[in-house]
Amino acid sequence: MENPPITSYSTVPGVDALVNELIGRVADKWTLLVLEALEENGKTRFSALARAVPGISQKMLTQTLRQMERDGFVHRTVHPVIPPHVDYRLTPLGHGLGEAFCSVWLWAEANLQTVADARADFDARD
Amino acid sequence: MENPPITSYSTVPGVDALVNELIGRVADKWTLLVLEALEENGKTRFSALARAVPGISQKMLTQTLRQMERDGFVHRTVHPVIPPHVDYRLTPLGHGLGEAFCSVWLWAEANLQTVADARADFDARD
DNA sequence: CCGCATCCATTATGATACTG
DNA sequence: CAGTATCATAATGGATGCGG
Repeated sequence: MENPPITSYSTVPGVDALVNELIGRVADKWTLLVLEALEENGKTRFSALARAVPGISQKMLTQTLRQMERDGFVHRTVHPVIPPHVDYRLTPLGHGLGEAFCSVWLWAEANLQTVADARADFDARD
Repeated sequence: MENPPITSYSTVPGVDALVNELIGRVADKWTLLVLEALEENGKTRFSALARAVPGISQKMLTQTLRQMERDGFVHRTVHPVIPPHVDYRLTPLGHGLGEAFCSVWLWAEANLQTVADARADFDARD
């Protein structure tokens, strides 16, 4: 090894696994796209979210929203009317997560072309 | 709606879908954990990565590394010796992605307990 | 031996239809 | 409208094999 491996930023043992679990939960395609949709649109209905996140299935949207609700990122409000009306909004915790991901979003926009070029290069090599 | 919906930070039409595709690629559990392992350890062997990313299968490690190589995040060096020796290191592009994700990592560490509490709350409610 | 490709069981996801 | 249930399909993990 060339560098002293930093296996943790924390001094508490066993935290690594927990952080990895949380990262694994949060670093999910649909979670991230739903988060962004809620960040952009504020309080949003289920059907509007389905439209705002292109390509997501109803099942994945439901499942993702449930996970995010359980993790405390999203607050779910049911209006007992007919037809049913349910809307979702970010909690402060969820908004904080969105802010943390903001730099990733900016990176993605800034490096779209670079990645495209790298792929073309790789595919051309073999 | 309560806020003016910002559907894009970019002025170029059709870029949204491309950004979403890239986000989808990058917002992957294994990609992120491998990225972090490489960020922490620098140049790392395949077998060392397998150890550094607990729970990953060899197949997923291979697949994730190939994707990251194709996207230009990782450089792969093969030393033609016996036994074989292959190591991986981040490219500047990959390092930039790691920096972008740094805030997510810090957020995860800072909010571990909050999320745990939210989950306990949710599970207790029903 | 190490890196990695391949086969197979298990799990996750998608498409569609249906209910309160 | 907001889900749930059901079934087909794709992704993943585990074990094994193999070339260098």
